[in-house]
Amino acid sequence: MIKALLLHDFYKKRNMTERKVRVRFAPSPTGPLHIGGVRTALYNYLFARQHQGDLIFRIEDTDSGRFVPGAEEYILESFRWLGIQFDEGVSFGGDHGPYRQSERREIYKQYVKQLLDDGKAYYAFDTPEELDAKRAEIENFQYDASTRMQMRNSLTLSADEVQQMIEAGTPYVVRILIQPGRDVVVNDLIRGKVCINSSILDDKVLYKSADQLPTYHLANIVDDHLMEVTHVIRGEEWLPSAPLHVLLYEAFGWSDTMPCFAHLPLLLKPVGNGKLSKRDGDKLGFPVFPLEWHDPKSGEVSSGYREKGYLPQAVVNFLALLGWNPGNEHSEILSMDELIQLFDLEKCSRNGARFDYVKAAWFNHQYLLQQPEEAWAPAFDNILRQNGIESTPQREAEVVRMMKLKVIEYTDNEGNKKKRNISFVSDLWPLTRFFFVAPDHFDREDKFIRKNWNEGTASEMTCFMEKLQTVDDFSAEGLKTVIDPWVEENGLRPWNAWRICLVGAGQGPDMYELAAFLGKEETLRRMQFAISTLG
RNA sequence: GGCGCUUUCGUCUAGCGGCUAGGACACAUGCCUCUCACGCAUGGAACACGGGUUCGAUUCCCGUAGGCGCUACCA
Repeated sequence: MIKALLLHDFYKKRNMTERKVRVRFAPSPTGPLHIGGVRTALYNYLFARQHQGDLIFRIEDTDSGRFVPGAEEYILESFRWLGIQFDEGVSFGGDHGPYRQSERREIYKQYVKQLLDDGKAYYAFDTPEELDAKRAEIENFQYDASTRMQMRNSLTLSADEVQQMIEAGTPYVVRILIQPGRDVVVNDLIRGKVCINSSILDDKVLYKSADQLPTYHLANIVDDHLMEVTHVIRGEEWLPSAPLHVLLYEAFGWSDTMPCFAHLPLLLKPVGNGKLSKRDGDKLGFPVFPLEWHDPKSGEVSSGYREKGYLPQAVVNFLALLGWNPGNEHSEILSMDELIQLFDLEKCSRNGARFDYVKAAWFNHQYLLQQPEEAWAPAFDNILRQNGIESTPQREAEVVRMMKLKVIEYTDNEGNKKKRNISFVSDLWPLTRFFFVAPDHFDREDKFIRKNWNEGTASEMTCFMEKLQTVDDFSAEGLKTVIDPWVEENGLRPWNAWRICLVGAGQGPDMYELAAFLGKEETLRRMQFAISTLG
């Protein structure tokens, strides 16, 4: 135990003090960037910044069959929006390129050859059909020490035969030769010492015949080594293959500079079992991608945080706290700079985190309220346009100012009415309609109207209109100075009825503010309409 | 099935042998108030189970059960 701790410290220290911290985010361009990937990238970014290190953007496109056009650009655009900056890599330049694995074929070939020459790997000629047959024949078949001698590979074939087959262009893969019966230790910054016996590992394919490219495992190790990566921060799904990676570093003779590993817990579905998937977003009405994604093949559109009205700071803040926490003494509202300062891999939790989109909305609410009204105007303007309203930025900012602390009611997927803070600018329209459109009918069954409009109300409002006619300064302040004393004097409480006139319902901002916004003419017009309609 | 990781309020989590088990979201109530709210205050709510180790376990160890992941010529 003590030894393990010391070893742990040793690796950590070596990589933190003797070498410049270099980390990477290396997605495959197979589609839009999943929100879990965004968090992984964020943690890499925070770690790099905290240690004055470098963050590398590498594209792992060794599966030519799954390449999706536009995915790379989408990923880059996502990080631009989120404010996660890279120091080198695809589109950023740097001295360790090329950074796209499909452009590094020659490099990998050289290293595959090294492994082959050293007897650390071997050729295998088994066809997919033969492998399937074997899998059918042997339950839980695994290509390893117990089975490899029954297969067609350079361990069972003569050197001449192998030579001939290769020259004849027979398709082959290269497999790592795993020596069974030894414990492989992975030192993980989050999970401590993880120990696995090599006997359960299989002879993983390192080089594929299908597309003449290495597999992830080989490319990853070669690139991390060549790019001088010091810390590998990635999702937990890689933990089972980490021992293979350790063995590969060993096989290459790179154990001395092997990076530290940190395997992050996964993001889980908000409800039910399993990890967060694209479907959950569709089902529960929240995005699982940073940006809206238009699938080039199916034409399907997946919603994005940006388009839903989330602020990038809110997404970053929310995501940072999903699986990591700086402790009790800190507020949960943290800027990027604060996150960089506080981030600590060893404070990452080890268990999967359910994705709580209600809390995500709360974070957005917080950041939205921090913004000046003017910042809402462009998004709000869009909404008004969609509803056929022409306005001006000043008027919109004014509405936003008045509405900033209001809520909306929404219907969730089970059909329940729920209340929610204004979390998105787009939620504003149902609440602000009356600023721009006069009420054209009144719901007599409405509780608020029933309670606040009775026989005497019409004449009271008529009287109130006469008083309003006399107000010269129709600003909120001007109205207040004239109306407040008048109301006091006559013992009136006209606000709720007045609200019905101007809004048509029991909602909205302060009445003086609203009246001032509408102006004297419109205010009186709406009152006249209400009086004649409700009687 | 095999292997690995994991288990504190509904959710995200703090806790690193001795605490009335803390915070945040959500929920409920109250205050505020010209409405809906915001804000503020208060409240309900958790150590999966069973064995050890120990004077003492939420905390350390071992089992059981649950959850998650991996088990491809995908990454």
